[in-house]
This record gives sequence, structure tokens and C-alpha cells, in this order.
Amino acid sequence: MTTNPSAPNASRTARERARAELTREIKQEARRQLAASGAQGLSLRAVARELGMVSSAIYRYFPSRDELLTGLIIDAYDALGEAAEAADAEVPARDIRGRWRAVCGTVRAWALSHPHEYALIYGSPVPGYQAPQATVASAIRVVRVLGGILADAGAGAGDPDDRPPLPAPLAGQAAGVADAIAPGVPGPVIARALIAWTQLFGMISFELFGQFVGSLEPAGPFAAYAAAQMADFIGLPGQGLA
Amino acid sequence: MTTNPSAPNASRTARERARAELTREIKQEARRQLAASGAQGLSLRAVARELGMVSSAIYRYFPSRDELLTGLIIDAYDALGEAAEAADAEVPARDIRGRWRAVCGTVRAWALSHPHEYALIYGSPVPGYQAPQATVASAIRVVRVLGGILADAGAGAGDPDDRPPLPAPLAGQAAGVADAIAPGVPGPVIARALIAWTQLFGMISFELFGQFVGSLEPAGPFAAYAAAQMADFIGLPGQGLA
DNA sequence: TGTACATCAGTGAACGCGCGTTCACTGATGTAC
DNA sequence: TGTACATCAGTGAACGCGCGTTCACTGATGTAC
Repeated sequence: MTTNPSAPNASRTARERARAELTREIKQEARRQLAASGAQGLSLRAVARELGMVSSAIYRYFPSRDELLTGLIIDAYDALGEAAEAADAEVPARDIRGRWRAVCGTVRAWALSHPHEYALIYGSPVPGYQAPQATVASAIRVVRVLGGILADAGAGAGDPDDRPPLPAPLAGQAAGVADAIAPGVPGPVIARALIAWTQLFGMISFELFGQFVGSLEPAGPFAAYAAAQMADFIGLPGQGLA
Repeated sequence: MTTNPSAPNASRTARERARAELTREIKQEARRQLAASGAQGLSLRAVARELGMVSSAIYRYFPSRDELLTGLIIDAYDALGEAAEAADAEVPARDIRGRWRAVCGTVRAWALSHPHEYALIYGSPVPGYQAPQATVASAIRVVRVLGGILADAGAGAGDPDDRPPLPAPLAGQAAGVADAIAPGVPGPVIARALIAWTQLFGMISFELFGQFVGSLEPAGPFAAYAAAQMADFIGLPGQGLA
């Protein structure tokens, strides 16, 4: 969806360059419209109009409205994933809690600065639109970052001994998640991390979608507190509750 | 928005009855369309068509599309609030944890059986639509139920002694929340309950919006586990972690 | 109980708008020899 | 380096559709005397 990395820049023809640039501009304008009228209001005609082209010309770049939506969704997941990866990389690998808090804070910051792209990927699904398999690889990036933190915490995370084991069906699911993104991490820690994961995005969605109005607004202190509390809850090593 | 309780049934004229019934039927049909095409796809003309009336006739019942949306939103909040209240009332008042789990389970069950109404109230906001103040009273009902459980737990909830106090801005917000829905409950307990609240709805949204596909599906065991873990996390009295 | 008037529900036509997508076309750019 | 052909981007018109809202109207229901 972005520029093709296998084609060396020098050999790109003018046509290829123009095509890549216009593709980018179309998505950029589409993102602007997303902000104004939501995914359902995204209109190829309006995008074309704004770009000074005729509406049918868009079809040289995206075969349908849904394909354009898919492009936007993948871009959004990738942008968020990249931000999370960068935040994680900036904290020393050993500082498990620092990495956790940094990633949580960055996810929230990205959501606040790209509210409509966030809504596109984490809000209610667009009716009549089925996200294709192609989005999965991008969607998983944030989760993979969180999983990496857990994996690096290794044996230091959680107190599996004094916790009852997971109920059977959940234990299997947790094992599957561990295999995919955090090998070696025990089930109960995975389960708690999944709870923290849903908390993080639930909190961000509530903030963006207006459920905090009049109570937790501004939500920065709450978000920071929640990230720290969830680090405790998972049992990440480092300073926290005794 | 529902039938007017101050008017005794006997004295209602045929006209009033017909009006109330048609109002109900319009909302019912609108709800059906919500399921098919989302809030943004809700069309007065389609509703009228399905009901066998001419599109302009709808305007006798709702002055605009947005007013119809508002009616649906209030109904959805009320239905969820009522379900939560009923679930809470069915568990003995002293069984704090049982009440917590029952309410969490019921909120999820309602969401699963009314996914599009859930998306209407907890999903991405409808662009161009601003929810009027009238929705707030209904929106707060679920929160009030959870607050009531906290308040009934009273001094039994949490271990405020061995926890650092809340950072200043959050402490003030938590105090405000406590005043409104759970008087006397200490700030740290409120803060944790708010975290649990965002976790509950984040988890439900993830389940409904497809983020669990291929990992936590079916999500029943995870939801039950999370409710119990969050009860521990808040420090609700009863059996749980030591 | 009967009449006169006011209220209201529902009709049908119209306004003005926007949408996704297709199609035959022109003209510019790229490629092979 | 020059030519002939193929590829591609963009045009403009059209198809067929649906939408929210307004308005003057008809006819049924309700109310006051």
C-alpha cells in the first residue's frame, strides 16, 4: 500500500512516481474527510473533487471505495504500530515497567492526535464493510510490542505460584496467545496482560468517544495512573506495589 | 420518549394510543435498520417505506432524523441500565462480589444480544451528530449501579492504607465521582473501579468489534475471568486473592 | 345527543442534493526494435 | 537517435439510485357548547 521498497528509486519512471504520489494524496485527502464525516461518509467523488480530478479518475488508483477504506485501515494500524515500536525502543530494554508505560502513553497520544483514524480501526465496524485478511498483519503490531515486553520480563513477571491456574478454556487460549506473541510467558500473566490490553483501549475509546465528559476530563492523569496500576496488576518487575 | 406514565391508560384517546404505538413501531423499525447499516445508514425514508407510510409522515412523530437517533440512544442506554439494575437486584445485597460479577456479566450479555444498539452508544460517535443533554441521565444508569456496589462495600473495599494516595489532579476527579455515585468510597478505590469500568467496556467492544477473532473467541471464559480479577483488583470484599 | 369547529395524521409531489460505478474517448508517457 | 506501438492517466457524460425536508392538501378524530 505504501511505496514499493523492491523498486530502486533511480529506476522509477515519472509515471511510477506520479502514481505513488497521487495514491498518497488520495489517501491523505480521504483521511481529511474521515475526520469530517466518518468512515461511512467517505466519498470517492468528494475526494476527487478536492484533488481537482474527475471522480472516475480515482478508479485508476483504487478499484472501489472499499479498497480505499482498506488502505486507510492498514495505514492507520501501521502508523500506530510504528509509534508503539518506536516508543518501546527508546526505553532501555531492561526497564520493563518504563517500556510498558511508554507504550501505553504513546498509544494514547497517537489516538488523541489521530482520533478519526483511531475510530476507524478501534471503533464500531463500518456496516457492509468486511476487513480483508490483509489488515491482520498490521493490526497485530501493537499487540506484538506489548507481548515483547512480557516476554522480556520473562520469569520476573507475575507471581504464578500464589494464583489459581486459569480455567480450562481460557488456559488454552492464553497458551495460544503466548505462542504467538510472548513465548514462555505463563498463562495467568498472559491473561492479566490481555485484561490490561482491553483496559488500555477501552480507556482510550471512552476518552475519545465522550464517556469521560464531566468526570475524568482531562484524562491524562487517569491514563498514566491506569498504566502504572496495570503494570502492577500484571506483575511486571520493577518498582510498584510490594 | 417512551409512553407517558402520568396519563392514565383509561383516559387515552384512540389518537393518543395510535400515536404511541406508531412511535414505538418507528423506533423498532429504525433499530432493525441500525443492525443492517449502522447509525449513519439510518434513513427516515427507508423506515417509512418499511412501515408502509409515506416518508413525510414520519415527521409527525420525529421532527428530524437526529431526533429519532436521540430517541434510539436514550432507549438503548435505558435498556442497558435497566438490565444492569435488575441483575444487581437479584443478588443479595451483602454479596458484593456476586453483584459485581452479575452486573458485568449482564452488561456483556446485553451487548451481545443488542450489538448495534451497543455500538450506537459505546462505539464511535456518529459524525455530525451531537448527543443532547437529555441522554446523560440514561447514560449514567450503569455507572450508578456499579457505584452502588462500591458504596455498599463501604469500608470493606480496598486496602487504602498500603497504597500510595492518588496524584493530585486524579484525586480531585475521583472525589467528584465518589460524590456523584459512591459517597464515602475512598479515592484509590474509585480510581481502580474506574479502571475496571473502562476494562469492562473495552473488553466488550473488542469482542463485538472483532479484535478477539482468532485468539480469545469465544470470549465468555475471558470475560468471566476478567470480572473476577477486576473484583480482586478493586479490592471488593469476599473470596478472592488473599 | 347533535352540531361546529379545531386539531391532527397521513398523502403525494416536489426541491435540491449527493453517491458509486461504467464506458468510450483523447492524449501523454514508456518500451522495443 | 528515431520510429511504431502499447500502456496508462485522466476526461466527461451517463446510469440508476437514495436521501432529508417542505408544503399545500384531504379526511379522520376530538372537543366545547
